[in-house]
Amino acid sequence: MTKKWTPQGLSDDALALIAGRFKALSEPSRLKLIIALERGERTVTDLVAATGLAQANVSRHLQTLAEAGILARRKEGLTVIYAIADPAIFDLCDRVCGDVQKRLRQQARVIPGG
Amino acid sequence: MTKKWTPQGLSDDALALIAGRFKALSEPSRLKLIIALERGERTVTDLVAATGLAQANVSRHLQTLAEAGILARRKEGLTVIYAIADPAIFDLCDRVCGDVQKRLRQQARVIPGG
DNA sequence: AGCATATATGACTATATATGCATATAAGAG
DNA sequence: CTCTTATATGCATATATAGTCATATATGCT
Repeated sequence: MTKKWTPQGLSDDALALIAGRFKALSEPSRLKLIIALERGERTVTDLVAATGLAQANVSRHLQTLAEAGILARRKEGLTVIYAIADPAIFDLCDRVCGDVQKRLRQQARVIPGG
Repeated sequence: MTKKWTPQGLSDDALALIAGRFKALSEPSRLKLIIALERGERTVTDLVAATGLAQANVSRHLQTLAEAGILARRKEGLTVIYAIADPAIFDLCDRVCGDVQKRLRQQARVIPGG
């Protein structure tokens, strides 16, 4: 055991994992992909069309999200089908979305002529 | 109006804001700072001691978190006091923390000799 | 085998950002 | 004004990562 604990009981490794999870959600392109998967599983080609991103780029982002445990990957013949691995991710996004809207309203109050 | 909408109704600007929020939480050092603030407001010096990070580094991370709306900043004489602006951030972290633990258990099953 | 389609990957560029060091700014004490 | 303390910031560097282009890999078809 080489674990080092913070005063609050989270090891550096655990913190890195949590941070990594957040990092996977920290790119607009990846959020687009997640949103495109909200109504069900999709092939890579579907996702390229849905997001307007380049195929290579989509492939990499999907890999990132799958490695983070956010997406599941299934191969069917020629195509690869991705799906949300844990729908709880949408609770996260909704929550952050609510916070962001709150913030936008505050800014609208500060800069009313926007 | 220059807004462009994704199929699901989130503008690129909105996506960027949500991604930015996640990005603020995507660094272990910043998570450490947030955790150190869980029991109440702290000065920068407190946070340097609590985290073991360099003072300049702490100062920058606090600025990042404050700009993201996660922390609040208050000046009192010589010292600057930071505090959690929205405690809902802990729900987020707890949720992700739970997901990570789930994942760790899965990995432990796959690599039992770890 | 040869050809077409779907996805992934290597190489590269551009950009972002975490960190450290030194120093600037701000505020109080003497 | 000088000195000290607390915090922020300019500069340099190292690393990470998003994006593009070309190509590799995998599968299916004829």
